[in-house]
Amino acid sequence: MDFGSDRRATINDVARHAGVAVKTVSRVLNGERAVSDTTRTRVQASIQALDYRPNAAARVLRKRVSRSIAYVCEDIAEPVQARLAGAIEAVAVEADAAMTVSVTHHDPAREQSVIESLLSRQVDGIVLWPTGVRSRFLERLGRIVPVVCVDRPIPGVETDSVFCDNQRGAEEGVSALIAAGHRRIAFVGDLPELFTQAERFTGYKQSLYAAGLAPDDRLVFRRRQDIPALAKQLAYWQLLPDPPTAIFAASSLSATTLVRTLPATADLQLVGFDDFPLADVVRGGISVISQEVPTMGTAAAQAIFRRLSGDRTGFTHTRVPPTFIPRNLVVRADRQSESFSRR
Amino acid sequence: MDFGSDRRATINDVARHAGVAVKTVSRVLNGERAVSDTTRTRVQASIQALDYRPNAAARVLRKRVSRSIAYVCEDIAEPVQARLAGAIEAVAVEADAAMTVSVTHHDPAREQSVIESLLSRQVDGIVLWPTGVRSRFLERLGRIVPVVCVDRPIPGVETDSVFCDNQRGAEEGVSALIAAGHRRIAFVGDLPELFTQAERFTGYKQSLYAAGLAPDDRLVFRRRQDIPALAKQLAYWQLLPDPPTAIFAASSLSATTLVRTLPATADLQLVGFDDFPLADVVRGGISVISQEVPTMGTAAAQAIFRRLSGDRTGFTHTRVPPTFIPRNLVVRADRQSESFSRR
DNA sequence: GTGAAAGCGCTAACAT
DNA sequence: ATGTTAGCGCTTTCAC
Repeated sequence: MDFGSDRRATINDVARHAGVAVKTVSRVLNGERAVSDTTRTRVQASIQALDYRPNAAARVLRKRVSRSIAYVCEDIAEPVQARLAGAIEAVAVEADAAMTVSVTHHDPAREQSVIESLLSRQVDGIVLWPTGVRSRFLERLGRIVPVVCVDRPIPGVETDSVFCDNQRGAEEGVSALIAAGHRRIAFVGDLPELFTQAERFTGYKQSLYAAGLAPDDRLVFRRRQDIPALAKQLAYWQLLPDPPTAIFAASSLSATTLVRTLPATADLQLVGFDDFPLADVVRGGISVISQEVPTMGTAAAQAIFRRLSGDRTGFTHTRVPPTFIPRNLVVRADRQSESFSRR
Repeated sequence: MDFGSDRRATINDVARHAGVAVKTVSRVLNGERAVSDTTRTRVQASIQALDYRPNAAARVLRKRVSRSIAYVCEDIAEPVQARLAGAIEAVAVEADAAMTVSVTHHDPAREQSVIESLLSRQVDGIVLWPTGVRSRFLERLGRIVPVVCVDRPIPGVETDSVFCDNQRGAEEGVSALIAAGHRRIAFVGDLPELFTQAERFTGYKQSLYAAGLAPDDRLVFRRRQDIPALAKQLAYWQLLPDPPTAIFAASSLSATTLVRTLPATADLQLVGFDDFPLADVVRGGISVISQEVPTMGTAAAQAIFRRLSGDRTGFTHTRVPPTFIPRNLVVRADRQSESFSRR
């Protein structure tokens, strides 16, 4: 075991081997046209013979671009963030660039430190899934390197962005429940201060409003949740004179926790935001609003490369509409005893 | 928008600003001790004042190490591979290194091309989830840079490795079924030529053998699978004079496809290899053998850094035992009509 | 179409 | 404890 102990060939070695100047080798490497076919062939043969690989560090030092983009997210093990990584990587390799992945674990301090490290490494751009905490550092970041925010913005800081159209998605899901005859629809979500949660809640209320249904604060649960907390909430709902017949779960965590909490026989229709594995199976199939993750990742990475190719126009804000996947959503005649307006 | 147009400060600027030589700044940057406290403080102040960030490219060019490791996998969106990425990244940041992620999509040609690109970028080591196809290139790779294989080896090539103990895991799962009174246990797996599948099948047979149960080829299904194919196989099994009462699914894909295929009422006990979301819920809870992904990722990344810190001893081969998670595994008295040996 | 020389920003080697 | 010089491997500039 003796990694690279035999000094790797440099451009000088290739030039000597081919009997040309280094600049000529450089021209071949970079596909510049001002090289005769014979020279080019000879140089390429020498490259082969010496197993030469250009030293990216030297090239970066000289050209000041690294052909590498960074993806900074909260948790690469989380399915949506992992799939986004796949889409970004695909665009990167296509552009002959590398993708580094850094993880913040929702920690603003770590967010700053990993980004500092990336800047030191001369990354050409950053796809950022922000922690959602503003800072002087993040305010200036966009001046140093192209930044595209995904999932949510940096509060108070404008960057290029690619978000899911959360409100529209939620509207679609809740409207489907209304169309299926539900009039009492509960909302289960995460902390209200989260950007995506706020948008989805707005969509929920908007759909109720459009259908002429009165919102009811008692049907809204927006807290960090676990099975005991949800069990308690469900028990409370059952005691209401007019209990909910359906629940809109504003995150896949909410939806899966509900699945684990609800008795198998509970007569409650579920719609969830974000698809999740086996959503097609549990409780006879749960309808979901599914984010178009590949589309979002591709758009985010392309936004970076657009900036790199010199585009200095204003910020672009892309909203990717999610897809509603109906599953086991049957119209329930018994729930339509009262007439009400429907979209 | 004008990324970094104002030339970024260099070590020269800092030296001038602090009134010292560049080498002194370099010493402060690298934490060398041979600097007086007063100079150090002054240099650090200048670094702050100029918002100086060392240029990693120049450093890499000079020091010949990049403090970056590569994770090359088949599909970063796949849960196990994504979680492994998280564990590797954690070790990397701890070592002040970056992690790049490259994806092969099971394509040996792409595997080679992404690795070539990484070598050009001077990565210090590679954690490789191989496509499983041998090549001259991969044979030589270990001579150029430290390589740790995860999940499976490069056929015919020895490297450091961190694998799941597939056989032992399968034995544990099948033994649990036997202990619960099952005598007719079917095997559902992916293509037999896959390394992990072969090991898990060995474990399955070994458990049957140890319990004195006769293996039955009719109960073995090892093919690329979908719902129609599995439905056909299940129908066939039901027609046997002695149909299986349990199934060992050798991958989470097999297990989830079975869940989608089996009628809800089917009286078949399932044990799966690899945990999967909602395995605790579907069919009353499915027992699984769960890989210790964080342990594996940490071990793999550490193996790289061990090599980087100069360890040139022989290859290490780490087998991480998976954990059996019993769920809803009841001993079925009616299945114990015949006596048989049990471990 | 090709080449020589300078220099990107840093650190190793060798002063002092 | 601090400084000077050379050079890592490449591309840029400018010659020819």
